[in-house]
Amino acid sequence: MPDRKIKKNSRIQQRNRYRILDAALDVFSAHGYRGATLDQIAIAAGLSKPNILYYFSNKEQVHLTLLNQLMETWLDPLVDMNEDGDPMAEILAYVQRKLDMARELPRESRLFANEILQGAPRMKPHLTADLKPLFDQKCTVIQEWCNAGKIAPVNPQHLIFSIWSTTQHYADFAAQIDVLVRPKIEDADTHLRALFFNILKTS
Amino acid sequence: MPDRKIKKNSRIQQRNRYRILDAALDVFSAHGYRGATLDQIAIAAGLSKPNILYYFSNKEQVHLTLLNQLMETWLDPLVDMNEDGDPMAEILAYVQRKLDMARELPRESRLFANEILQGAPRMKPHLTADLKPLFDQKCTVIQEWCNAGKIAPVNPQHLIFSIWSTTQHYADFAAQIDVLVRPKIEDADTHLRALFFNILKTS
DNA sequence: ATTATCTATAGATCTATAGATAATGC
DNA sequence: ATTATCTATAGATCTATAGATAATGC
Repeated sequence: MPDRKIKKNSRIQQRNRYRILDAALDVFSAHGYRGATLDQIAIAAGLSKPNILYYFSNKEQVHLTLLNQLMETWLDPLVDMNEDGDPMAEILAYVQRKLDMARELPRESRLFANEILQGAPRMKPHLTADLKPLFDQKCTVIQEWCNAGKIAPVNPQHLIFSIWSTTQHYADFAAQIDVLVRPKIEDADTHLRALFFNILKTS
Repeated sequence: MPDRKIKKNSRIQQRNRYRILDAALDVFSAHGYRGATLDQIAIAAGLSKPNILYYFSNKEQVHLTLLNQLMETWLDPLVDMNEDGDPMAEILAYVQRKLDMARELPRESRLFANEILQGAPRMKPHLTADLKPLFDQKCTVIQEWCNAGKIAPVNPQHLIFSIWSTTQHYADFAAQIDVLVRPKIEDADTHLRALFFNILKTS
């Protein structure tokens, strides 16, 4: 079953595929895969339900397309952590990029969280093929920074998990934060910078 | 619609209600509310589907019962943070309790995460009524500890969010961690202790 | 007598397809 | 000619109920 049934890449094609994916991101990130319906996606996209299935062979393909697109974006900030840069600056900049991403792409963060939370049934292959090698490589870099005494001794794996969890929390648990903090919360940047600076600084 | 249709509290009643809730915790935490079906719950509980609805008036009541039970358990570790104790010790003990809980009750953590991630449609009243006052109270305590110079200056709200996110991450994102870290990961305790010790220590 | 369980099924919801019709681009 | 869209609906899945039957506790 091909991803799309159509050869031509007309402007309408492109615009409607984009619309559908944007609507689907809204719906899947808010309700999870099974909680989302084609009806909701169709209404959000301003198209009829069968028209969605003209562009994507089935519901799962819409979801998979979103996950595939997301994977690259999701890894970028970690890819950019440069082993030749200043270790402290590199890690803190990575924290900042992740936090910015949670702010700018909260739907993507929740789509990802929904998928992982439910056992990553569709994403596990991607995690193994793409995330795992990158994770291992960057863990090695951090370990070398530790060994060279450029940052304080730290478990690289747990450090990365702490960065992921603290930053993504602001997107994934927004419903809870909204209840607890009114009218608005600021300065997560300052807090997280200090949190990770203090565990990494030498002396 | 009453929570149950039966007056008597027979042993069978108690045992079957317990079984159903345990099975439902498995299913809801793994697939979310809409992703879970009464069929799956019935099979996991070893009962027929209509028999589930003999004990609970509908699917939502099963879910609500789980969330209500969870709320208290979930708040306990924070309740136990004592304003008259040693501030550093109190906060680090709280981190440890949350981490232990993520280890011992991963299904509960994922049930909660699923609910919040999808906008807390059923839990928002609880968050406002129960979590919010407790959160505010403990934030005040932490702020006073800061003001008295007993711990380093820190934003209490962000500190608590960091504790929640880092500890629950090990339960909620277990599917991802399993891919990245083999055969097993240890010492989250040491890492998180250091992470929060370093930002809180004075001088 | 009351409580507990089962089979059968109604009714709602959801995915996906069939097939007709309208719009677009050579 | 090909691409895009719609209405109608088949078929699957899921929640919930009806109504009969079995088990339990005075």
